[in-house]
Amino acid sequence: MTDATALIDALDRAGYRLTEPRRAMAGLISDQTGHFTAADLVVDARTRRLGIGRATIFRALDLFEDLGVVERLDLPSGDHAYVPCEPIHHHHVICSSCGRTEDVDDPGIDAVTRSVARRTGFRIDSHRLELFGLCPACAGSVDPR
Amino acid sequence: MTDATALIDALDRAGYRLTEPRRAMAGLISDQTGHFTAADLVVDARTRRLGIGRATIFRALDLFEDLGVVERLDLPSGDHAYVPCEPIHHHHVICSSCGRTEDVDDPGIDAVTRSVARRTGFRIDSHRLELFGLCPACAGSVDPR
DNA sequence: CTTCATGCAAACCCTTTGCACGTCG
DNA sequence: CGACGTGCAAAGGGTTTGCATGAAG
Repeated sequence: MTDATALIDALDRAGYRLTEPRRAMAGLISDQTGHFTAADLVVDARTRRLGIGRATIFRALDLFEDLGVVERLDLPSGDHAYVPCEPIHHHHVICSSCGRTEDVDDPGIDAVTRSVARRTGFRIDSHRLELFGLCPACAGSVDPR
Repeated sequence: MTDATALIDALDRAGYRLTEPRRAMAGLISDQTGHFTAADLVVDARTRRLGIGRATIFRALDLFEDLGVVERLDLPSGDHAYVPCEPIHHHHVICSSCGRTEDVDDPGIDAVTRSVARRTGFRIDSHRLELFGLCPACAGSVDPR
């Protein structure tokens, strides 16, 4: 559950047209809890009879991803999922049970990349870190301690 | 360029049959430089007239992945690539230019996951870290300093 | 009005599956 | 010889594209 306004604003600021389908997409995305797939949105759109086609959904997701307000995750299963997020560099903690995600910054990861760079001679330009586990709620119901 | 024997041994140890197609796959994989896709292997197999079908290639990759001697990477492009590697937990440094990869262990990443766990309340079970950049050779030819 | 965005359906991957045949041990 | 593995072709699922129509600025 994020704010649809943030998504719409991002489009606006980047000079894209604020069309009805795009506003609807922003609404759909902001209603998602945790990560979601393109297929989820297709289903939701059709359930709500929004009249949005598959193609538009994929195109809008691409757009939001370019704008950095949505990020694509590669789940261990191989599926592609998306999460709404702030357009700054960060990482995600992903609940394997309910799919909830949380953004985290990375105070220590820079040290890791520097250390790897030193040891391998690579020039590290970017990195991806994804943390999988159970969110407090799911951990509580699974292992009640 | 890794060692085909390591791949074959892994199959053997796990009790899988050492068939001709699987030996050929081991050879194909060990001849790859850097990461490769299933499609790469399909092309190579057909170029060398090995008579190995697509299905077998996907099945063998799955198998090698289960055995931990090959790992699947999700490239920023969204493509799935594979790299041969040691069956222990580690991470990869990936050259964005030539695709060469190197395994690295992660002396500092544990601290990062612990810190994230503490801050978010998540129980972190696993993580994926991928580092992208330029290997020494490619960095040298691009930015000769 | 002109450009940009949409919907639809078809095209296009990549990957998996069903099944009869081959072969490893 | 019996279970396991293979090839083929077809099915499947997710994503992209072409094109005529429609809306945004």
